[in-house]
Amino acid sequence: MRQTRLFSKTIREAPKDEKCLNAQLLIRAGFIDKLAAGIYTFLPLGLRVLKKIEKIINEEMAAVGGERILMPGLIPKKNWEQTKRWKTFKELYKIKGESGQEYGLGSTHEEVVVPLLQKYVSSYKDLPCYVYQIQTKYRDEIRTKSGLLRDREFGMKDLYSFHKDEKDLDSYYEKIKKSYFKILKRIDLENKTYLTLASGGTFSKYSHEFQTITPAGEDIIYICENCNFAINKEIKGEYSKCPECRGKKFRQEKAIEVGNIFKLGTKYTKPFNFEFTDKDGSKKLVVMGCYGIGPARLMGTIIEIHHDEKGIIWPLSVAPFNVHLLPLGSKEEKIKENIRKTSEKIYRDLQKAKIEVLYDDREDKTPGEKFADADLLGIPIRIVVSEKTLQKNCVEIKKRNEKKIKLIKIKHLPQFLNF
RNA sequence: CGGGAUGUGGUGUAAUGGUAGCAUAAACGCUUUGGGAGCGUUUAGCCCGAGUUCGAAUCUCGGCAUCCCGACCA
Repeated sequence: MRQTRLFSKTIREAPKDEKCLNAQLLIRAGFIDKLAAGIYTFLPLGLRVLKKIEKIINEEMAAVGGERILMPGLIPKKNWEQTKRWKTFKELYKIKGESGQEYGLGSTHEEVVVPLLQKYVSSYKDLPCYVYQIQTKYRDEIRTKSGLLRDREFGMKDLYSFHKDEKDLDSYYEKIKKSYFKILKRIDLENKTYLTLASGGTFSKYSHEFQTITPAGEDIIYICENCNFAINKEIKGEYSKCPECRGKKFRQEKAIEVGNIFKLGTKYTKPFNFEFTDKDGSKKLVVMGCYGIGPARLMGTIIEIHHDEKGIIWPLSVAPFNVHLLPLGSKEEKIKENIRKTSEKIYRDLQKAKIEVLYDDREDKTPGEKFADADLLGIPIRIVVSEKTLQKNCVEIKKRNEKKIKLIKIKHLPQFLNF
């Protein structure tokens, strides 16, 4: 993409009402825009990152048999009443249509997915089944905070699994733990993320959270020094020893909950009387699990972990572009033209090779400004074409996460970038 | 929801009762071109409402908005 075609622009200073790092960098770099507290627009660059995270999640969901659907955001009152959550779910946005119908804006989708699957699942032969969606959620948070970390409107991947018994649920639950760590590994958050025992809220007795260590986190977790299993502060009082290894030494960390998984059992299948016929002809309630992970929250968390004083440092897997191509100007028109021509050719060749490249074709910007913007945007590989490099038939290559600068012959560029 | 703070050009800031200023961004021109360039010209602002006052960005009241701490967090 040509940078001159990008309507978003970088700004030098973050708006004063953004105090947290992920929002400051994302807004300065032109990835997101704030509409209201906890409500953001994803601009072209930000949307590219978000979609890459979603793609990784989709691939990992496919690997655990997830079938993708898309449920509505408008959920009729009667569905919420069936589970008694119309009155008890504080964060539910309630809206009323012109003719008096009432809806809750989707904040979680048990009330939709249970009656949905009930229509199709009637026998043990239909189980297990796993359906998920990536969809916008609405929650009337009393207090939003921390940029993309806690919002009123946010994207979420929610997976729901349906089983014939607890044992089958248990084994799938373990599978999802591994799946989530694969996702986290692919977006470079694995090293900082701990499986954490937490309260089950109103869902179940306990749940497991995926907590990423960062000072921006809202939660306090206690990590077992022996086995790295963690316990959320909200239930730490119940444990003097690690439930996994009986270890007694813990260290305390601030962390952000990037994912949460629950064994729901029959909590939501019961109110809908969602039963199946077992092998022996008896009717049994379907057993259920739910598993959430938030793409936008992951995006914010990635920045909290991967940045320096100059800007964002995107992992390659989620970067909006792989390569940032920077031609510099020259006082000599002939040299300038040569730089331009060479850059255009590199741009075309990279595109042909399916390498995503952001081409800084702005001619009214000084080198300093281009470098500063490149550092802020955080694209993994920077290629500079200038008078200096062309004298040696070279371009300069620098990785965002490294200091060293390499000169590469232009003709060797393809093999250097592996295409 | 309790407590605290703040609202001034697109963004960041100054003016504390008396002509709204600076930086940056943007536009034009000339110069410049390896780490946010220089000069000149131009455009652009006091959150909303009421009150006090000769006079309000400034003081008072109300509203709205945003941030921070806490509580909450399916």
